[in-house]
Amino acid sequence: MLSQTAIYALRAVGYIATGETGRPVLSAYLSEQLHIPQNYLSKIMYRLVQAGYLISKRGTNGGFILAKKANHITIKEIVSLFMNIEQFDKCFLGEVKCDGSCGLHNEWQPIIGEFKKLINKNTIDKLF
Amino acid sequence: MLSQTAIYALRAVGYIATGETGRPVLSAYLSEQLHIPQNYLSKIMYRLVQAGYLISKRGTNGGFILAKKANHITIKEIVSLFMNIEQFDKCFLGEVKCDGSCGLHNEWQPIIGEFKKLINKNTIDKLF
DNA sequence: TGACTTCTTCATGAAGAAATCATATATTGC
DNA sequence: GCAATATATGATTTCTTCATGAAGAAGTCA
Repeated sequence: MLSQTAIYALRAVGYIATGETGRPVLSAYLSEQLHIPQNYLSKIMYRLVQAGYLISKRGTNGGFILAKKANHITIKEIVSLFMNIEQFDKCFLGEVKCDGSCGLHNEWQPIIGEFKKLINKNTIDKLF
Repeated sequence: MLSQTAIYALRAVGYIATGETGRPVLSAYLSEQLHIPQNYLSKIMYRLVQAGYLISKRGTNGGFILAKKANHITIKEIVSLFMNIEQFDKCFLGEVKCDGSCGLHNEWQPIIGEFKKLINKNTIDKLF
């Protein structure tokens, strides 16, 4: 349902949101704690900074901190940076526009609906 | 949630299950009707034959027919031929074994549970 | 200033899924 | 037997996602 990259991003942001250390979090530390390849994570972090969700501080005692309150950032916002979330509107057999004619429409819609609700209403402080 | 290949397979098998023509269904016909690349579909059909879900007849008036009754073939069976369905057991952030410690465990489990139920209980005659 | 730390960014590579091309093989109807 | 019809299958290409490596830019601290 979520791409590996989106999952990595959520883990990283979610971890920072726990505020465990009380200081900027190192990319290298996240990489080790969350089992994410370091160079790959680096790139993900950078995109999160560009999008305004994180602030980076370079140099000694640097690292990443949240740019907003954790309970003001939804999971959906983070996911949409790394995935095309329109794909969540497809019906069971991949039809973009399904008028209810497919046989499993009524079974599938509640499921995907709950999923969309989950990522839309939950904020990143709920992840861990 | 489902790979493109799994979706193609379901469409093909689902269409044959409707029994609209009453005769063996041509690969080329399926390709056109269901918008699936012909050569690619060919390979998918062959795997379905190998796995015992379809019977192929070559030559004039040939095509593909179901090897079993449509209501004896579950969606899950078809999907598992083309995807590793163990991935459906992962928790929201991709953890294979989640003991309930992740923050969204209780929200995610019902959703994935309903999905697994859907593909497990529905047979291919329900697809269209 | 200078050493050190940390993020930033480009360039590249690997793997798998999806799709295409070309050809071989089997069956039917005449 | 022959031509037409269909499936069977290997080789190859393309695309996307995931991942790696390394150099460069920027900030911190003594």
